[in-house]
Amino acid sequence: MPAHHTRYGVRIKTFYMLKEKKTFYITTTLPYVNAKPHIGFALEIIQADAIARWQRMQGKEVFFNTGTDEHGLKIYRKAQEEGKDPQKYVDEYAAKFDNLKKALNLSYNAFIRTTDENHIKAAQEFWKKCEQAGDIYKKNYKVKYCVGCELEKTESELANGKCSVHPNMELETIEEENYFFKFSNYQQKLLDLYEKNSEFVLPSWRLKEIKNFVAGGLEDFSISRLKEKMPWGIEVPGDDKHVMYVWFDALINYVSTLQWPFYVKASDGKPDKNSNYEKFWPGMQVAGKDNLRQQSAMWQAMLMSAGLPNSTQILIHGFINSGGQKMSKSLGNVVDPFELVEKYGTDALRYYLLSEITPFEDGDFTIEKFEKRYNADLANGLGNLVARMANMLEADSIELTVSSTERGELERGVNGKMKEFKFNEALKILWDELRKNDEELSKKKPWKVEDADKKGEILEPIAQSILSVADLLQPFLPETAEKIITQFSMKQIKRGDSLFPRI
RNA sequence: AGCGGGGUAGAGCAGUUGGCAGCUCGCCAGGCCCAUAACCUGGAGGUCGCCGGUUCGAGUCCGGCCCCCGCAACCA
Repeated sequence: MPAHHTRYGVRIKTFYMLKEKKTFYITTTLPYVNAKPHIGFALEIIQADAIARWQRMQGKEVFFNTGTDEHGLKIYRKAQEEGKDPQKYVDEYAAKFDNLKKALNLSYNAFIRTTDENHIKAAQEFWKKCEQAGDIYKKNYKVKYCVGCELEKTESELANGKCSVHPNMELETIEEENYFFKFSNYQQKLLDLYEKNSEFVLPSWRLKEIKNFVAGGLEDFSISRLKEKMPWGIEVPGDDKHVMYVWFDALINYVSTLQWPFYVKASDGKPDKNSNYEKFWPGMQVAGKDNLRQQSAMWQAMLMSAGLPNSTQILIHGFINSGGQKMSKSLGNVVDPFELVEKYGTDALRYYLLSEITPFEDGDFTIEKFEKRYNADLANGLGNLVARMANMLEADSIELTVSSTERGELERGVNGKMKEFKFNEALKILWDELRKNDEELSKKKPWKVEDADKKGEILEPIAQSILSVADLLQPFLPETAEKIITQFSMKQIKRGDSLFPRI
């Protein structure tokens, strides 16, 4: 390659380094408020929280979004069942989800509800942009209808082509006029997007999956419902007979939470560089495997249509099973995150979900496994080591100089894993370090050493190591990390309450 | 049919670019006694789903087969 090309390459690189964003945006999907918070969502939001906290430690200004998805037929029905006004119903549920913030010690700074006034306006504006792009049109939409249930049925609700509740009745097909989104327009553009960004969707096999799906051809999807049948939605601009189908509206939260499209200065009509949208979009999304299509294909096509930049990356996690089986109410194996936190503590749950669950694959949760892990790693491991160290240091009034900046290799290891979102492996590195400290104590037996100075010489590097671990533990177990940091940063380290009592 | 994931010690799982098969729990033996009946050391236990190929060498790459799970479009 000619020399000037190389030089050009270097300049490009420098340019990008200078331009490297100082901000970082991450969002979860919005849980639908037709049920209580589920441990699967706890996994998603804890993963997102660990990433957000880690990014902050890297010096980034982070915008971390979550919220609730509140429109649609199921919620409308649920509210009716409970004899409540839909708005009142969703208000109650939104509060339940926002309670996760405290229960799971989450650091999100935005909680968007799809019934928020700003979101509604944003969704309507987004619709108009897609319409202007020529991607919205009206078409007949066929729905299967079970007279027995007096309800519309989707394919997945059917068994052998019949309603599973009324298998003896024929389903009726009814037709209504809906608005459709020209998903089919975006097949090639989506494939190009995937081609250009080899890590657009992680893990790689999920990217492969979505590529295959898109390459197989896209059908336009319905994005509205007749208001007279289902009024609980955002009104379609310019047509008061329709409301938006919940999916179309819900996805837009990722930008409406950043004040899109109200980021333009009134004075000169130019984008306000200090607006959240300008500062943070595009960003990263975390979603479950059931959301692969919606997030990495449908939403991306919608963004293209409306003329907004695509998301930067989509992380797809798996599901949590319970004893190898899907969690379901009928099996009675649904796990409630609030109960776990109340009984075992926030960091215990965070630790289990981040260390035991392989980030991209399905994981398993049982109380037995959870307690085993808790005792082995938190009580016997971290908790016991901190206690035995603090005890010795206090007993002999040994003063140490420990600093929280000497992390070196350990930090590089953890950061390497975090760049790949391998939370479990990052934690493994930290626990290997803790184990080394236990080994070291067994080998050097400081409790047998009489001389206080010599004892201090043995204990200081171990205390330093614990402090380093605690430092790096902040994104994962923020409360515990903080306790240890406070305890081990004192000149005279003192015994504290046990961090994780044995079960 | 197709697409995707998985099949590694009793259980649950790791195994980047091919190089003596690892981790946690459990089990057995020993040590220690500072600590949360904790911690440390050693040990038993595996034909890495099956067959074939490439290679000096394959859990790892290639081909074929078997079994389990998920998806299969409007399901938050």
